[in-house]
Amino acid sequence: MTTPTANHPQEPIRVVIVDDHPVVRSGMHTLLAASPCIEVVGESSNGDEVLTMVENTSPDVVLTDLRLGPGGDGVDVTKAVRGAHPDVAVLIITTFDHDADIVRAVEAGAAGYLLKDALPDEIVAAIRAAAQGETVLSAEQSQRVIDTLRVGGRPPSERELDVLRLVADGRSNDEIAKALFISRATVKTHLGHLFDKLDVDSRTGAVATARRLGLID
Amino acid sequence: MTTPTANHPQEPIRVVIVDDHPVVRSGMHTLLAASPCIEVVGESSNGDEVLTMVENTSPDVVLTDLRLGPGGDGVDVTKAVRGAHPDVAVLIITTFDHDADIVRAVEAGAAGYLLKDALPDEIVAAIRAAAQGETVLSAEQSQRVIDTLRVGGRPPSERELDVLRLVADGRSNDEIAKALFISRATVKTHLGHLFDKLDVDSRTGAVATARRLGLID
DNA sequence: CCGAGCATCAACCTTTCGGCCGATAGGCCC
DNA sequence: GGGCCTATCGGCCGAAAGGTTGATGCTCGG
Repeated sequence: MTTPTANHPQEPIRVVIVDDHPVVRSGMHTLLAASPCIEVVGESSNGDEVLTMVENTSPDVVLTDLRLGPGGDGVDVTKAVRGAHPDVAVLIITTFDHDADIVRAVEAGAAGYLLKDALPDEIVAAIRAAAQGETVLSAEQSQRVIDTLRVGGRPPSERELDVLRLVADGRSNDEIAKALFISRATVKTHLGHLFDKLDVDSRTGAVATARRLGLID
Repeated sequence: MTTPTANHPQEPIRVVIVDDHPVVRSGMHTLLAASPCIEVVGESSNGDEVLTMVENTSPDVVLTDLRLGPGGDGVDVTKAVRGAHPDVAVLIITTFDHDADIVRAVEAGAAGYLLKDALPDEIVAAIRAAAQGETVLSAEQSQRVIDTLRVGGRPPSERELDVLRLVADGRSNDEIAKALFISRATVKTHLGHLFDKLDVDSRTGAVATARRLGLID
């Protein structure tokens, strides 16, 4: 439903592409170039130069990978762009639909996100929707966001995640205690709280659930 | 062994691209088209039609994603192509360098593999090397293959992996026993053998190591 | 100021896990 | 046939993990 009440072929949607993979950048560029209603006005391989590029090219939509190399991810790009230019829509591209950062990106003002294996038509449709200020989230994707937000009601604390990451690495409580300079008792307390928040009852279960929600890895 | 004693710019390397992501396919095509020494003679979104395409287009190199959609992965493509046309080199593209299937692909006759975030020059260089019958494995990549082969000396049995997958899912030994219709004791035996093979001493450690080696997930 | 949440620790108890000792049975290879 | 590996099972035991209760000090917001 692109509500084509006012088509402006003479005013294509201006798009900036941000992705650290040359292959993806090139492919996205080629695919979008095939759409007359879209004009790619910039490409960036990292998040640092995006703001400058936005100011130089005045895009309608910034299409950014969620995972970039060093120097910021898609969430940072979203915050920076939306903070300085609230009229520019940000669309997230990601390889996985199980990534907790997607929630952070949406909270930071992203219009939605796309999977990298999306069909060209879907990508174009999403860009058009985003350019019109609409939000783009598929049913399955929305469900995941809701799932994560459910846990978001009781998000594990940073310290608890420290413990969880070491658990996921296969360390014992004793090793974790030494690594974090705390006592075994504290490790157990953190783990107990994690079990409550993640609704599990074992360390392996906590790792599995946290990984599913994208809290670790 | 195409004995490249003579360079033939008038005979570009014929390449077939196999990837289930339209974006990647398009990007790879565009990048390779920029190289005069390479000609893309075919594109496929899945592994099923590759053999027909190879027979129709007679490529020198098949560039295939490791993970394709339903209907076979890069390993299957490698086996099929190398089995029917041993003179056609197969190059694997993958997103992650920690994927046990890479080893299987190399064993199946792949000339090597590339990461999706490789630079265009690296990709072209790898294709040229593969077309000349060379093997393409970076130092880091080779190390991983060796690491995995080290475990390959004592590969976990299929049944042990069944147990391991459930452990990674957070199940207890009791739950695993019920799920696999075996007794707790057997689950413990399998796990003990896994600990030996993976050189760990806990279930979480086994999951961490197996994940690192690409044995699960 | 006081409650809520967090991080830290301790003692106690139950359950699970992991290590070690066995055993039986089937398949495969030399 | 005799190893070798795998899959299956049992019991025993110490160690680790998990559950419960309770405590202290900190920060933050109403």
